[in-house]
Amino acid sequence: MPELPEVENLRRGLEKNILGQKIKSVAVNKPKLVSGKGNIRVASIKKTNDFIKGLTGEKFIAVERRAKNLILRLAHDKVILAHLKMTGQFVYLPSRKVTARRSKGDAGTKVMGGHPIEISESILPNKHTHIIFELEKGTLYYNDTRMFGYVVYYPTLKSLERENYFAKLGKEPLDKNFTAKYFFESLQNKKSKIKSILLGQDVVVGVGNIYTDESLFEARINPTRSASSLTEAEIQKLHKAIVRIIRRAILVGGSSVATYRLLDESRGNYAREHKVYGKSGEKCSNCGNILKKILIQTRTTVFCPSCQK
DNA sequence: GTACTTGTTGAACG
DNA sequence: TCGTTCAACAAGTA
Repeated sequence: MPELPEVENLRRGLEKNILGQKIKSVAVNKPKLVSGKGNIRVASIKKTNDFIKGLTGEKFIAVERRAKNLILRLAHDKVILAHLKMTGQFVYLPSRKVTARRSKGDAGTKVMGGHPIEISESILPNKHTHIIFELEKGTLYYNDTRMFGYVVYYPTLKSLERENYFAKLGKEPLDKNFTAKYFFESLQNKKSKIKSILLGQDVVVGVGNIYTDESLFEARINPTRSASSLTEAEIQKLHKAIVRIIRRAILVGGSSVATYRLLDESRGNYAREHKVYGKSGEKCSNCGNILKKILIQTRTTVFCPSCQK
Protein backbone atom coordinates (compact mmCIF):
# COMPACT_ATOMS: atom_id res chain seq x y z
CA MET A 1 0.00 0.00 0.00
CA PRO A 2 1.35 3.37 -0.87
CA GLU A 3 2.23 5.57 2.04
CA LEU A 4 3.64 9.06 1.82
CA PRO A 5 7.06 8.07 0.45
CA GLU A 6 5.50 6.17 -2.41
CA VAL A 7 3.08 8.92 -3.23
CA GLU A 8 5.91 11.46 -3.19
CA ASN A 9 7.89 9.19 -5.39
CA LEU A 10 4.99 8.81 -7.77
CA ARG A 11 4.57 12.58 -7.80
CA ARG A 12 8.17 13.04 -8.90
CA GLY A 13 7.83 10.40 -11.59
CA LEU A 14 4.65 11.92 -12.97
CA GLU A 15 6.18 15.37 -12.87
CA LYS A 16 9.05 14.15 -14.99
CA ASN A 17 6.87 12.41 -17.53
CA ILE A 18 3.51 14.08 -18.00
CA LEU A 19 4.27 17.74 -17.32
CA GLY A 20 3.56 19.86 -20.37
CA GLN A 21 1.60 17.11 -22.07
CA LYS A 22 -1.93 17.60 -23.31
CA ILE A 23 -4.72 15.11 -22.62
CA LYS A 24 -5.93 13.92 -26.01
CA SER A 25 -8.75 11.78 -24.67
CA VAL A 26 -10.07 10.27 -21.46
CA ALA A 27 -11.85 6.97 -20.86
CA VAL A 28 -13.61 6.25 -17.57
CA ASN A 29 -14.58 2.63 -16.98
CA LYS A 30 -15.65 3.00 -13.36
CA PRO A 31 -17.74 6.12 -12.76
CA LYS A 32 -17.54 5.53 -9.01
CA LEU A 33 -13.87 6.49 -9.00
CA VAL A 34 -14.45 9.93 -10.39
CA SER A 35 -17.67 10.61 -8.53
CA GLY A 36 -16.31 11.80 -5.25
CA LYS A 37 -14.18 11.19 -2.23
CA GLY A 38 -14.69 9.03 0.79
CA ASN A 39 -18.20 7.90 1.40
CA ILE A 40 -19.77 9.25 -1.73
CA ARG A 41 -20.74 5.96 -3.28
CA VAL A 42 -23.26 6.96 -5.86
CA ALA A 43 -21.70 6.83 -9.27
CA SER A 44 -22.82 9.80 -11.25
CA ILE A 45 -23.01 9.89 -15.03
CA LYS A 46 -22.89 13.66 -14.88
CA LYS A 47 -19.64 13.60 -12.93
CA THR A 48 -18.16 11.25 -15.46
CA ASN A 49 -19.20 13.51 -18.29
CA ASP A 50 -17.81 16.56 -16.48
CA PHE A 51 -14.58 14.67 -15.91
CA ILE A 52 -14.15 13.77 -19.54
CA LYS A 53 -15.33 17.08 -20.96
CA GLY A 54 -13.40 19.15 -18.49
CA LEU A 55 -10.09 17.38 -18.94
CA THR A 56 -9.96 16.59 -22.63
CA GLY A 57 -7.57 18.94 -24.40
CA GLU A 58 -6.02 20.34 -21.22
CA LYS A 59 -2.33 20.37 -20.43
CA PHE A 60 -0.65 19.23 -17.22
CA ILE A 61 1.14 22.16 -15.62
CA ALA A 62 2.03 20.91 -12.14
CA VAL A 63 2.04 17.78 -10.00
CA GLU A 64 1.67 18.44 -6.29
CA ARG A 65 1.15 16.38 -3.16
CA ARG A 66 -0.63 16.98 0.14
CA ALA A 67 -0.48 14.12 2.64
CA LYS A 68 -1.16 11.07 0.47
CA ASN A 69 -3.21 13.06 -2.02
CA LEU A 70 -1.94 13.81 -5.48
CA ILE A 71 -2.94 17.12 -7.00
CA LEU A 72 -2.57 17.17 -10.76
CA ARG A 73 -2.96 20.72 -11.99
CA LEU A 74 -3.90 21.56 -15.53
CA ALA A 75 -4.18 24.61 -17.69
CA HIS A 76 -7.17 26.92 -17.13
CA ASP A 77 -6.92 26.35 -13.39
CA LYS A 78 -8.34 22.84 -13.63
CA VAL A 79 -7.41 20.21 -11.05
CA ILE A 80 -7.46 16.47 -10.54
CA LEU A 81 -7.40 15.32 -6.93
CA ALA A 82 -6.33 11.69 -6.60
CA HIS A 83 -5.96 9.38 -3.64
CA LEU A 84 -4.65 5.87 -4.17
CA LYS A 85 -5.86 4.53 -0.83
CA MET A 86 -4.74 0.92 -0.61
CA THR A 87 -4.44 -0.43 -4.10
CA GLY A 88 -4.45 2.49 -6.50
CA GLN A 89 -1.65 2.90 -8.97
CA PHE A 90 -0.80 5.24 -11.80
CA VAL A 91 1.19 3.80 -14.66
CA TYR A 92 2.55 5.87 -17.51
CA LEU A 93 3.68 4.21 -20.72
CA PRO A 94 5.35 6.23 -23.46
CA SER A 95 3.87 5.52 -26.85
CA ARG A 96 5.68 3.30 -29.30
CA LYS A 97 6.70 6.29 -31.35
CA VAL A 98 8.56 7.65 -28.34
CA THR A 99 10.04 4.38 -27.16
CA ALA A 100 10.97 2.58 -30.31
CA ARG A 101 10.45 -1.16 -30.47
CA ARG A 102 10.03 -2.58 -27.06
CA SER A 103 8.59 -5.80 -25.81
CA LYS A 104 6.65 -6.17 -22.59
CA GLY A 105 8.78 -5.32 -19.60
CA ASP A 106 11.66 -3.82 -21.49
CA ALA A 107 13.88 -1.50 -19.54
CA GLY A 108 12.85 1.28 -21.88
CA THR A 109 9.29 1.12 -20.63
CA LYS A 110 8.63 3.87 -18.18
CA VAL A 111 6.25 3.07 -15.37
CA MET A 112 5.22 4.79 -12.21
CA GLY A 113 3.89 3.28 -9.09
CA GLY A 114 1.71 3.62 -6.11
CA HIS A 115 0.56 0.20 -5.14
CA PRO A 116 3.26 -2.33 -6.08
CA ILE A 117 2.70 -3.46 -9.61
CA GLU A 118 1.96 -7.12 -10.09
CA ILE A 119 3.64 -8.98 -12.89
CA SER A 120 0.22 -10.20 -13.96
CA GLU A 121 -0.78 -6.59 -14.44
CA SER A 122 2.10 -5.73 -16.70
CA ILE A 123 -0.29 -5.87 -19.61
CA LEU A 124 -2.21 -2.62 -19.88
CA PRO A 125 -4.99 -1.96 -19.79
CA ASN A 126 -6.21 -4.86 -17.66
CA LYS A 127 -9.31 -5.64 -15.62
CA HIS A 128 -8.20 -3.27 -12.87
CA THR A 129 -7.63 -0.36 -15.21
CA HIS A 130 -10.43 2.09 -14.56
CA ILE A 131 -9.31 5.35 -16.10
CA ILE A 132 -7.17 5.90 -19.18
CA PHE A 133 -5.71 9.24 -20.22
CA GLU A 134 -4.32 9.34 -23.73
CA LEU A 135 -1.57 11.93 -23.76
CA GLU A 136 0.47 13.33 -26.61
CA LYS A 137 3.49 11.14 -25.97
CA GLY A 138 2.03 8.24 -24.06
CA THR A 139 -0.77 6.83 -21.97
CA LEU A 140 -1.52 7.31 -18.30
CA TYR A 141 -3.46 4.47 -16.66
CA TYR A 142 -5.18 4.46 -13.29
CA ASN A 143 -5.49 0.95 -11.87
CA ASP A 144 -7.14 0.04 -8.60
CA THR A 145 -8.03 -3.49 -7.61
CA ARG A 146 -10.18 -2.68 -4.59
CA MET A 147 -11.38 0.69 -5.79
CA PHE A 148 -11.02 2.52 -2.49
CA GLY A 149 -9.23 5.30 -4.25
CA TYR A 150 -10.58 8.26 -6.15
CA VAL A 151 -9.63 10.51 -9.03
CA VAL A 152 -11.81 13.58 -8.87
CA TYR A 153 -12.06 16.51 -11.24
CA TYR A 154 -12.43 20.12 -10.11
CA PRO A 155 -13.11 22.84 -12.68
CA THR A 156 -11.10 25.37 -10.63
CA LEU A 157 -8.59 25.31 -7.81
CA LYS A 158 -11.07 27.36 -5.80
CA SER A 159 -13.74 24.69 -6.10
CA LEU A 160 -11.31 22.23 -4.54
CA GLU A 161 -10.33 24.65 -1.80
CA ARG A 162 -13.96 25.40 -1.09
CA GLU A 163 -14.44 21.84 0.13
CA ASN A 164 -11.96 22.60 2.87
CA TYR A 165 -10.74 19.08 2.47
CA PHE A 166 -7.21 19.86 3.55
CA ALA A 167 -8.23 22.09 6.43
CA LYS A 168 -8.14 19.49 9.17
CA LEU A 169 -5.01 17.76 7.97
CA GLY A 170 -2.02 17.97 10.26
CA LYS A 171 1.54 18.84 9.34
CA GLU A 172 3.61 17.20 6.64
CA PRO A 173 6.25 15.07 8.36
CA LEU A 174 9.00 16.61 6.22
CA ASP A 175 7.79 20.18 6.55
CA LYS A 176 9.99 22.38 8.70
CA ASN A 177 6.90 23.29 10.70
CA PHE A 178 6.66 19.73 11.94
CA THR A 179 8.91 20.30 14.91
CA ALA A 180 9.42 18.26 18.06
CA LYS A 181 7.87 21.12 19.98
CA TYR A 182 4.74 21.15 17.82
CA PHE A 183 4.53 17.38 18.12
CA PHE A 184 4.88 17.50 21.90
CA GLU A 185 2.22 20.18 22.28
CA SER A 186 -0.17 18.39 19.95
CA LEU A 187 -0.04 15.25 22.07
CA GLN A 188 -0.63 16.86 25.43
CA ASN A 189 -4.38 16.43 25.68
CA LYS A 190 -4.66 13.24 23.67
CA LYS A 191 -5.79 10.29 25.66
CA SER A 192 -5.93 7.77 22.87
CA LYS A 193 -3.14 5.42 21.99
CA ILE A 194 -0.08 6.91 20.37
CA LYS A 195 -0.48 4.49 17.47
CA SER A 196 -4.01 5.77 16.82
CA ILE A 197 -2.78 9.35 16.85
CA LEU A 198 -0.09 8.56 14.32
CA LEU A 199 -2.55 6.76 12.06
CA GLY A 200 -4.92 9.72 12.24
CA GLN A 201 -4.30 12.63 9.91
CA ASP A 202 -4.89 15.53 12.28
CA VAL A 203 -1.47 15.79 13.95
CA VAL A 204 0.92 14.51 11.30
CA VAL A 205 -0.15 13.28 7.88
CA GLY A 206 0.97 10.50 5.60
CA VAL A 207 2.19 8.08 8.23
CA GLY A 208 0.33 4.83 7.68
CA ASN A 209 0.39 1.48 9.35
CA ILE A 210 3.88 0.48 8.24
CA TYR A 211 5.74 3.62 9.22
CA THR A 212 3.79 3.95 12.44
CA ASP A 213 5.02 0.57 13.62
CA GLU A 214 8.54 1.23 12.39
CA SER A 215 8.73 4.67 14.01
CA LEU A 216 7.43 3.43 17.35
CA PHE A 217 9.93 0.60 17.31
CA GLU A 218 12.80 2.92 16.54
CA ALA A 219 11.74 5.23 19.34
CA ARG A 220 11.24 2.23 21.65
CA ILE A 221 7.71 3.25 22.50
CA ASN A 222 4.90 0.79 23.12
CA PRO A 223 2.09 1.45 20.60
CA THR A 224 -0.59 1.04 23.28
CA ARG A 225 0.67 3.92 25.41
CA SER A 226 -1.66 6.86 25.62
CA ALA A 227 -0.27 9.88 23.79
CA SER A 228 -0.41 12.12 26.83
CA SER A 229 1.64 9.64 28.87
CA LEU A 230 4.71 10.14 26.70
CA THR A 231 7.53 12.17 28.15
CA GLU A 232 9.00 15.06 26.23
CA ALA A 233 12.16 13.02 25.64
CA GLU A 234 10.15 10.14 24.21
CA ILE A 235 8.25 12.45 21.90
CA GLN A 236 11.50 13.92 20.68
CA LYS A 237 12.78 10.46 19.90
CA LEU A 238 9.57 9.57 18.11
CA HIS A 239 9.66 12.79 16.12
CA LYS A 240 13.20 12.08 15.04
CA ALA A 241 12.30 8.50 14.10
CA ILE A 242 9.35 9.56 11.94
CA VAL A 243 11.35 12.14 10.03
CA ARG A 244 14.31 9.84 9.53
CA ILE A 245 12.23 6.87 8.39
CA ILE A 246 10.04 8.84 5.98
CA ARG A 247 13.11 10.53 4.49
CA ARG A 248 14.91 7.26 4.15
CA ALA A 249 11.89 5.58 2.56
CA ILE A 250 11.59 8.29 -0.05
CA LEU A 251 15.25 7.84 -0.86
CA VAL A 252 14.99 4.08 -1.20
CA GLY A 253 11.64 4.23 -2.95
CA GLY A 254 13.07 6.71 -5.36
CA SER A 255 15.04 4.08 -7.16
CA SER A 256 12.38 1.43 -7.01
CA VAL A 257 9.59 2.30 -9.39
CA ALA A 258 11.38 3.42 -12.52
CA THR A 259 10.68 0.36 -14.61
CA TYR A 260 8.90 -2.94 -14.52
CA ARG A 261 12.22 -4.63 -14.71
CA LEU A 262 13.07 -3.26 -11.31
CA LEU A 263 9.85 -4.55 -9.88
CA ASP A 264 11.15 -7.43 -7.78
CA GLU A 265 14.09 -5.40 -6.67
CA SER A 266 11.84 -2.56 -5.74
CA ARG A 267 9.81 -4.71 -3.42
CA GLY A 268 12.99 -5.76 -1.76
CA ASN A 269 14.08 -2.16 -1.35
CA TYR A 270 10.77 -1.23 0.08
CA ALA A 271 10.60 -3.99 2.62
CA ARG A 272 14.25 -4.57 3.33
CA GLU A 273 14.50 -2.03 6.08
CA HIS A 274 11.36 -3.00 7.93
CA LYS A 275 12.23 -4.05 11.43
CA VAL A 276 8.80 -4.96 12.80
CA TYR A 277 6.09 -4.52 10.18
CA GLY A 278 5.04 -7.91 8.87
CA LYS A 279 7.50 -9.65 11.15
CA SER A 280 5.23 -10.90 13.88
CA GLY A 281 6.62 -14.07 15.45
CA GLU A 282 10.15 -13.29 14.31
CA LYS A 283 13.01 -12.24 16.54
CA CYS A 284 13.45 -8.59 17.46
CA SER A 285 16.49 -7.22 15.66
CA ASN A 286 17.47 -5.39 18.81
CA CYS A 287 17.00 -7.86 21.69
CA GLY A 288 16.17 -11.20 20.09
CA ASN A 289 12.83 -11.65 21.79
CA ILE A 290 9.79 -12.58 19.73
CA LEU A 291 7.85 -9.72 18.11
CA LYS A 292 4.21 -9.61 19.09
CA LYS A 293 1.14 -8.87 16.99
CA ILE A 294 -1.91 -7.11 18.39
CA LEU A 295 -4.81 -5.14 16.99
CA ILE A 296 -5.17 -1.41 17.53
CA GLN A 297 -8.23 0.14 15.93
CA THR A 298 -8.63 -2.92 13.75
CA ARG A 299 -5.11 -2.36 12.42
CA THR A 300 -2.44 -5.00 12.69
CA THR A 301 0.28 -3.77 15.00
CA VAL A 302 3.63 -5.46 15.49
CA PHE A 303 6.04 -4.48 18.23
CA CYS A 304 8.66 -5.82 20.61
CA PRO A 305 7.20 -6.10 24.11
CA SER A 306 10.60 -6.03 25.74
CA CYS A 307 12.15 -3.13 23.80
CA GLN A 308 9.06 -0.93 23.52
CA LYS A 309 7.92 0.22 26.93
C1' DG B 1 -16.72 -20.74 2.16
C1' DT B 2 -14.48 -17.68 5.80
C1' DA B 3 -11.44 -14.65 7.94
C1' DC B 4 -8.37 -11.12 7.27
C1' DT B 5 -6.26 -7.09 5.35
C1' DT B 6 -5.82 -1.85 4.25
C1' DG B 7 -6.54 4.32 4.63
C1' DT B 8 -9.76 7.32 5.62
C1' DT B 9 -13.88 9.15 7.43
C1' DG B 10 -18.77 9.71 8.68
C1' DA B 11 -21.39 7.86 12.25
C1' DA B 12 -21.96 6.24 16.70
C1' DC B 13 -20.53 6.33 21.14
C1' DG B 14 -20.09 8.00 25.95
C1' DT C 1 -20.63 19.58 22.42
C1' DC C 2 -16.66 17.02 22.15
C1' DG C 3 -13.10 13.63 22.22
C1' DT C 4 -12.73 8.93 21.06
C1' DT C 5 -13.85 4.58 18.84
C1' DC C 6 -15.54 1.96 15.08
C1' DA C 7 -17.71 0.18 10.96
C1' DA C 8 -17.72 0.52 6.05
C1' DC C 9 -15.89 0.57 1.59
C1' DA C 10 -13.82 -3.87 -2.20
C1' DA C 11 -11.66 -7.74 -3.49
C1' DG C 12 -7.64 -10.55 -3.37
C1' DT C 13 -5.13 -13.84 -0.57
C1' DA C 14 -4.50 -17.58 2.75
